[in-house]
Amino acid sequence: MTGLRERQKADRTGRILNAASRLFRDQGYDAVRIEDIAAVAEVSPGTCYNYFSTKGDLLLAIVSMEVEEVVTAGRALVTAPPPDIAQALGGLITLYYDHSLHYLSKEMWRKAMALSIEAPASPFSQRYTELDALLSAQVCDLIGSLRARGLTRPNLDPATLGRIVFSALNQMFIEFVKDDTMSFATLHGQSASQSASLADLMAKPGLRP
Amino acid sequence: MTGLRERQKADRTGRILNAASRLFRDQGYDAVRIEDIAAVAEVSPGTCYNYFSTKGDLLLAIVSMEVEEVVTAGRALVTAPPPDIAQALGGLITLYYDHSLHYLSKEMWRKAMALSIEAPASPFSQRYTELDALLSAQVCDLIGSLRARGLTRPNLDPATLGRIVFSALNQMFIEFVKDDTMSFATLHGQSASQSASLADLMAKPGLRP
DNA sequence: GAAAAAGATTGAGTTTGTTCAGTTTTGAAG
DNA sequence: CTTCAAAACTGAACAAACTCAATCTTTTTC
Repeated sequence: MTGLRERQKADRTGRILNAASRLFRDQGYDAVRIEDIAAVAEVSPGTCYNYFSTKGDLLLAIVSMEVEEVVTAGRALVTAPPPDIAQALGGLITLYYDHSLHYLSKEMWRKAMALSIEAPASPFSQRYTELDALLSAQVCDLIGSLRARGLTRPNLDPATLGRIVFSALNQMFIEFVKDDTMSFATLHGQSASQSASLADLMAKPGLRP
Repeated sequence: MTGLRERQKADRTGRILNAASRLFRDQGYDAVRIEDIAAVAEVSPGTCYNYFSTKGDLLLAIVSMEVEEVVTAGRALVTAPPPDIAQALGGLITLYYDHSLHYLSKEMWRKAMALSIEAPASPFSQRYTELDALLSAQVCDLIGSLRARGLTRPNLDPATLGRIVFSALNQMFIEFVKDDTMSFATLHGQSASQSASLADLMAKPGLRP
């Protein structure tokens, strides 16, 4: 069964993740020192580095857990999409956005996105990139599903269009987290406008005047 | 006229930028210490901070100069676009991509993009974001120009579509710089595929079977 | 032209992420 | 139960970005 060593390992990992998660949210990523996390987790600074390669990788581990939840939530919507293209896209995008700031601050997102670009080879950076790919694939699936139901032009390529839609929603989210004064409402509004334009282009000719 | 103080200031700024630019490219951003840059620029480390708020901001100043050139080069193409949508988009995107790695390494791009997300308030980060907006506006202008010539559906919104196209090409470029093994050819291929799809959707109905 | 004010430069000092040699803990073997 | 090897923890030491009080240089004033 699970030996003591394994259990301690899991326990310590959990303590470090919890401590970091709370401290990052409360005090901000930069204000939190590894020493602080170690103290709350009742562990030495060195031990943090046995579990996470860098401070940034620890943040990416936390963010990745959140994104995993979003991926799970998205699956339900993709398997049973609304019959309108704009609604289907809008629904999925809204789901993504709404989940995003439930546990993570804008600052944490900024750092996480920055790290995934800056240090793409670190373990949890790779995980984060994988999850991004899953989200993108979900959008592709949704468009594929809509096409299969005859709701779109028959000759569009779901894989390519899905990536384009994902790029657009991702870029918008980046702009959202970059600007601390930008509201959720603004994000939704801009996104809805883009979704509408794309939905219009993808729509089966003849269904619209 | 220009006093001594002003001339010295300009001279020092130039020396620091040149030193940093060469060192970053030759040894990589992380391997270069502020002390090294200061030594080459014949200045003290503290002085570097009188001109640039952080090491990252210094990098963003260098990258911004490059992006400015790209914006300038793009203007010519937008004012006289090819008569085919896919060609017009492809041409502009190719121009952007080809310029990008002329003076800057992938590592420098990774760092610069990361910094523009992570520290959006720093002086040259704002400049970089402005330049990004200019590039995006250029794509909008191109689509507007194509629409004005009757090459697209008359009812599409150039501003929205332009942003979508820019998001897509930007996202692709991010993936390109994140992966050191990815070739220029792959980047071009993927981009061409997306351009073709979008051009197809934007095309005037009836011009294609 | 001298003196004072304003502006820049300097480099030693501080801070904090990260490393690693030494120690402790765990699990297996006799 | 004792012994041993492997794994994990520890915290003092290191490195490098950044700060700031003291110093020097340029400009202005009289």
